[in-house]
Amino acid sequence: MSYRTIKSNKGSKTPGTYGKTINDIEKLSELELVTEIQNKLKNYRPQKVRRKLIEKDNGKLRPLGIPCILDRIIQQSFKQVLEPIVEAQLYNHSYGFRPLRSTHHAMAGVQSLINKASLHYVVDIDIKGFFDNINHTLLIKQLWNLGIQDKKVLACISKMLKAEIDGEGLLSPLLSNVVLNDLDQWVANQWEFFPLNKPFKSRVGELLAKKRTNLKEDYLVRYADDFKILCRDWRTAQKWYHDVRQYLKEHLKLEISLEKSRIINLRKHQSEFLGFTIRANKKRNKRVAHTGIKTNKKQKIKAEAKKHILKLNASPSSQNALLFNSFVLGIHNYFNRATHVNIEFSRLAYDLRTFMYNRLKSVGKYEHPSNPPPTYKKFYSLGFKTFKIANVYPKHLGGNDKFNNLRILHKEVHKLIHQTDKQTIDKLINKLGITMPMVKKINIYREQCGLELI
DNA sequence: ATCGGACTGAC
RNA sequence: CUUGUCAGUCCGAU
Repeated sequence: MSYRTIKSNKGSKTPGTYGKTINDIEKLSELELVTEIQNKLKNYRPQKVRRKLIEKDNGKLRPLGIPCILDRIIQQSFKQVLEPIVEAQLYNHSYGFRPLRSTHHAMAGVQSLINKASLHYVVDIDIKGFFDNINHTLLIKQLWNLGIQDKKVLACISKMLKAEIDGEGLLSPLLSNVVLNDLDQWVANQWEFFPLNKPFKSRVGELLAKKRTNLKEDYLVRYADDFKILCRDWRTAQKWYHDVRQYLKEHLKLEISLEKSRIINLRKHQSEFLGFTIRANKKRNKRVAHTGIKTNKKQKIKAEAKKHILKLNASPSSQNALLFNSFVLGIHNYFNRATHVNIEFSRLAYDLRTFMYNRLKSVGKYEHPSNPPPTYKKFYSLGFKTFKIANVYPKHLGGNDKFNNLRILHKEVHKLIHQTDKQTIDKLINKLGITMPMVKKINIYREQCGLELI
C-alpha cells in the first residue's frame, strides 16, 4: 500500500546488484508489484545489502546494513504488522526505536528518578556486541511468547535474520526490543511491578509499603542496548550488577563488557547517557540532576563548526549561510535539554569566537541585525552585533535563550498532561478526540513534568 | 491542512 | 562522498 513511505532520496540509482530501483517500482502497476512480492515471499531469500558505517563512541566503526528496495518493502510490511503487537507489551521505560519516544524522553526519565526519587547510584551495563550476538532461536521463542504464532511469518523472520549476519535490516531495531524486553520485565517485576498482598488506594501509600519490605529499590531506563539501573545505595547497585550479568548470561546468552560496565555514585562522579553527562549536584539540602554535553562530543561540535565556517569563508552564499544555521539550530535543539546548556554553549561560542570573527570579517558585515527573521528573534536578543552574509544572519552557538514555559492550553488538555491514572487518560483521549500528533505534543509536556508517557 | 528540501541526536 | 529506523528542529512550495 505504501511503498512511498520508504525513503529513497537520490539513492535510487543502484541497479544490478541491488535489484530494482524505486523508479522501477513506481512504474510497476499495483498488481505487478504484488505478484513480485508474492514470488519473493514463496521462497524468501533476502538480497545483498549496502552498508553504512556508523561511528561508535570509542571510535570504532560498525556496519549498518541497508537492504535493497524490494526487501525494504517486505521488511517494512512485516514491521507494520509486528510493531503494534510488540509495542503494546513493551516496558514503559524502554525508549529506543519506538514510535513517539526519543532520547530526550529517556533522559527525562533518568533525571526525574534522580530528582524525585533521589536515586543517586547508577549501574551502567554495556552488552558486548549486542546486535551481533543475538540468539536467533531464542528470539523466535520470544516472539512466540509475545503472541506472534504464525509459523510462516516466523520462518520468514528467521531467514531475514540469517541474511543479516553482520548488519541489520529494517526490523532488527524492533527485534532488539523484543530480546531485551524480557530483561526489562524481569527487573521491573522485582520492584516496580512487584505485587503486594494488600491493594493500595494511592501510589504513594504503595510505595511506602514497598520500602518497608526488603526488596531492592530500582528502576531501569533503556535505550536500545544502552541501559542503566538506578538505585538508592551502593549495596543494591552491586547486587543488581551481578544479578543482571547473570541473567543476561543465562537467559539471553549475552555477555557484558567488564571494562565498560560499572557502578557510579552520581554525587561524586559523572555518568554518561545518549551524548549527555549526568551527575547529582547539591542544591540547598537536596541533590538534583545536572546534565551537560559529553566532552568528546563537544570537541566534535567544535571541529564541525570550524569546517562550516571555513566553507562559509570560501563561498559566502546565502545557501551556505542557511546551511550553517541549520547546523547550529540542530545542535541547539538536541542539547537544549541539558540543564547546563548555557554554560556549555557559551564556552563553545567563546572558543570559536575569534576563529569565527577572523574568517567572516572579510566576507560579511558585522552589524546590529536589522529586520531579522522571526527565528532569529525567537532565539537571540537583538542587542548584539552579528554578521550578515549574503543577506542572512548566521546564528552563533551559545545564544542565552529564555525558556518558553508559558503556553495557553485547553483546560481538559491540561488535566490530561498532569493525569497519572491510566483509565482517566483513556477516557480523556476518547472524549477529546486526541490524534497521534496531539499525543506527541502532550508527551513533550509530560516529559518536561517528568511524568510517564502516554 | 498537505508535500518536499536541510540539519541535529541515539543506535 | 554515499545511506536505514526512531525522534526533534528549521526552511520552502501548494
